[in-house]
Formats: sequence, C-alpha cells, structure tokens
Amino acid sequence: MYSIGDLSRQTGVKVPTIRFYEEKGLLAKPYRTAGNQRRYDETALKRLQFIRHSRDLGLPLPDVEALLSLEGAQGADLDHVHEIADRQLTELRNRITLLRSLEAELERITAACDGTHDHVCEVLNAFGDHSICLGSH
Amino acid sequence: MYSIGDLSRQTGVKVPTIRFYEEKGLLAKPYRTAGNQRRYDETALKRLQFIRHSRDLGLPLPDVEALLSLEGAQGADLDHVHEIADRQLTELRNRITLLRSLEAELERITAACDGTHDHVCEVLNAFGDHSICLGSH
DNA sequence: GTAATTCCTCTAGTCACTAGAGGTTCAAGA
DNA sequence: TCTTGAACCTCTAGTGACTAGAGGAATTAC
Repeated sequence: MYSIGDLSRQTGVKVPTIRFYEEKGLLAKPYRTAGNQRRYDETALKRLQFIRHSRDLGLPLPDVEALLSLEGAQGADLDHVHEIADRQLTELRNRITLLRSLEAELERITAACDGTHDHVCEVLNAFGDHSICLGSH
Repeated sequence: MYSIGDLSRQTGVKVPTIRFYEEKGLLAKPYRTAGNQRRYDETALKRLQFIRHSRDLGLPLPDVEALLSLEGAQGADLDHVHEIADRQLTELRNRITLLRSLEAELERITAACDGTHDHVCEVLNAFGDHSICLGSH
C-alpha cells in the first residue's frame, strides 16, 4: 500500500496533480484509511506511470483517457491505439527539426558575440524554412 | 498593410490570440485606422511568425519575449544578448535531448505491435513499465 | 447603397495544473 | 503512552495561454 506521497515520489507526479487526476476520473478512487487518507496499490501506480508518460509525450488528457480505456485492446481497437502513437511520432519529429534550426541560429549568435561587436542579431530569421511547420499556414 | 485577419491567415495564429499577444506586450501596439481597426506591417508579420514557431516548440511566452529582445541587437548590447542566448541554448539542448528519448520510446511502442489483429496489444504496458524506459523518468 | 464580412471591446470559459489556508492523521522517538 | 513534526485532508483561488461568445461598429464586394 502506497500513500499519495509514495506514489508521487515513484512517478514524479505532484501530489495535488494526483488528486486532480482522481477528480477527473483518470485514476479510480482509492481505498481510504480510517483517518480518510488515500492508499494505493500496484495497479494505481502503473496507471499513474502510464498517465505521466503520455503527458510527457504531449497527449491531452482526453487522449490519455481514451488510451486507458483501450487497455488490453484486441482486434480493430489496435488501429486506434496505433493511430494516436503514429500521430504523436510525426509531430515529435517535426518539433525536433524546428528546435534544431533555432539551436543553429542561437549557436550562430553566441559564436559571433564572442568576437567583435560589429554585427546585428537576426533571431527573427531563425525559422526561415516554413516547409516543416507543425500547423497549416 | 495587413488587417488582423490577414496576419492570422498568414501565420496560423488566431485573431483573438494576436490581440492577446499585443496585450501581453509581445507585439507592439499597431497603427489604427480612422475606424479603430488594427493595421500591421511586414515587421509585425515576421515577429508573429517567430512567436508562432517558438510556441509550437513549447517555449513559454517569457522565453519568447527574451529571444525577441535579441533581435537587432548591436554593439554593447551584445553582451547581454550573449547571456540570454547562452541560457536559451542550454535549455534548448535539454529539450531536444528529452524529445529524442521520447521519440525512441514511441518508436519502440509502435514497433511492439506488428499491425496484425490476432493478439492483445502490449502498448499500454510499454508506456507504464518503468523498466523499459530509456529516458530519465 | 446594401449586405456580408470583418473588425472592435469585454467578459467568461477551458485545460492542466499549482499554491495556499486551515485543519487532521500518521509514524517515529522519548 | 505521549508528543511532535511531517504528511495528509478539503476547499478555494490563481496561473498561463489561450478560446468562445455577446453585442455592436467598420470595411469590402457587388
């Protein structure tokens, strides 16, 4: 049996956030001690770890909820699980590409700034390539 | 001269969001027509595009503001620029590292299922199982 | 000139937390 | 067993970054 603090330490999810997830229905209402404190089992721990990872991946809570409901999925449900994972993977890769272009511009700036003071910074031009934009515009 | 709607279409930033950025000081107060409507120039467009990309990358608005303040810096200002750029670069690299580990995790998850429909998917276990994480969660 | 569209301000709502107040319970040590 | 301090409880309110809607004025296209 874990206290809410144990769960927090093991998952890295803050205590108020765990209560928030419970309120939202993402975590089942746990067993309570005689003194009204929450006590969790191994299943709750796994579930919370799953939520944590999904959030790290940028999934909104409704998507996380959808995935949780598909636990043990078979047959046609698998397509839905894979669809969500694939979509996230694509977005992630675009994001990395974009970040690296900004990294390159910042590197240029810091490298140049080390020397003489005779240039102008052009941060606004860091994202010259709009072909890899995340959204549509 | 662009209307707020033109700017919105060209950047993918919604109209109320543009007004919100103005309120927050990320965009300068633009010229107004006799009828009190906003009109923007090329600089505003570029600036908004930069904000859009930075937000897509997950940078919080205060960081975006810091980056924007680097634009056009010259001479002695570059010392300060160097400081901000350095800090942003460090954070950027941490972010890229994190995203890379998450990418690997998602790849593993999608690879775990071969797409056939004759088994129970292990995807959710892969998410929740701490032991197979490559990252530092 | 009129009708459709876009714009204006303002208020309030959303998502996913996060902080704080004010009080209760639990667990380790004397 | 008693005490004390950390951890817990509920509840309200605040945060960041938008987003939606009301009610009305300006602009644009025909």
